[in-house]
Amino acid sequence: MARHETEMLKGTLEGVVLTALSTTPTHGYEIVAWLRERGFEDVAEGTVYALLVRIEQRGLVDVSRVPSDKGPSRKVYSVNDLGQGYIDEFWALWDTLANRLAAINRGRSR
Amino acid sequence: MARHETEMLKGTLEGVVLTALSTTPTHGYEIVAWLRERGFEDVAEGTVYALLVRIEQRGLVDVSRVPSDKGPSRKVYSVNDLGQGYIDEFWALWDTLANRLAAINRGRSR
DNA sequence: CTCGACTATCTAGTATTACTAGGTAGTGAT
DNA sequence: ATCACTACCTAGTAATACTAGATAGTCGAG
Repeated sequence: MARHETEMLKGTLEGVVLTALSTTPTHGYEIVAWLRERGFEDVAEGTVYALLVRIEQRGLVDVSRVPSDKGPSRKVYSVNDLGQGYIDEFWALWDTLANRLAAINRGRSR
Repeated sequence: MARHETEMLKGTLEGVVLTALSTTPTHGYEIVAWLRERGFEDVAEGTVYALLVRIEQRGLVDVSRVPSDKGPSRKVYSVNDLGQGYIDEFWALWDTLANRLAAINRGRSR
């Protein structure tokens, strides 16, 4: 991935993944597929798994093991109340940042 | 600053500062003030100076020393062709990311 | 039966960027 | 002389995404 894109992604991927999980609790492998469908084609698998460990350790999600008939057992994540609070905060922050950037973009010389 | 905000800022601050410099070449101290006026109240001075060193080393800006009548001499940065290319790329990337996020935000359960 | 493809998770080490928490210096007013 | 403001710079830390793998289960092709 382009270096810029990778840096720009920092701090947003967590909010995006939590938002996905809040709609439909699911597991890492599925999340990677979900991300790829939404334009995040180059997000590394390792990044997602590390992120899931992080949000679990922070207590933003609940976890359960679910057997799969196609491979190793799945670790299904669902967002709890703390996680939902984080999601709301995330989108408020994103909104603020996006508005600031939009204002600067409008003002730039082209 | 909130940890989230700090992470979300990564990768965008460079584009924002370069965009500012492309409109009006200026020096670090002024850029900090310019950022504060546009909502980036908590960006640390040290962050901006480090960023300026970085973009200079990458050859995105040209630099000249200008004496000040109020303090030490100023280091004035202006964006060159390479830097302008970076800016265009930056805003294209930002646009893509913002659109992806907007789509996800529209779809989330509230 | 073995090999590859797909499903599924995890880890160690690296790069980048913003932060904290200072230091250094010039100018002018009290 | 000390303080405020202007102006620049640095060393060390934290957070997050990356590369580049390892590990394992299931199933179909050969």
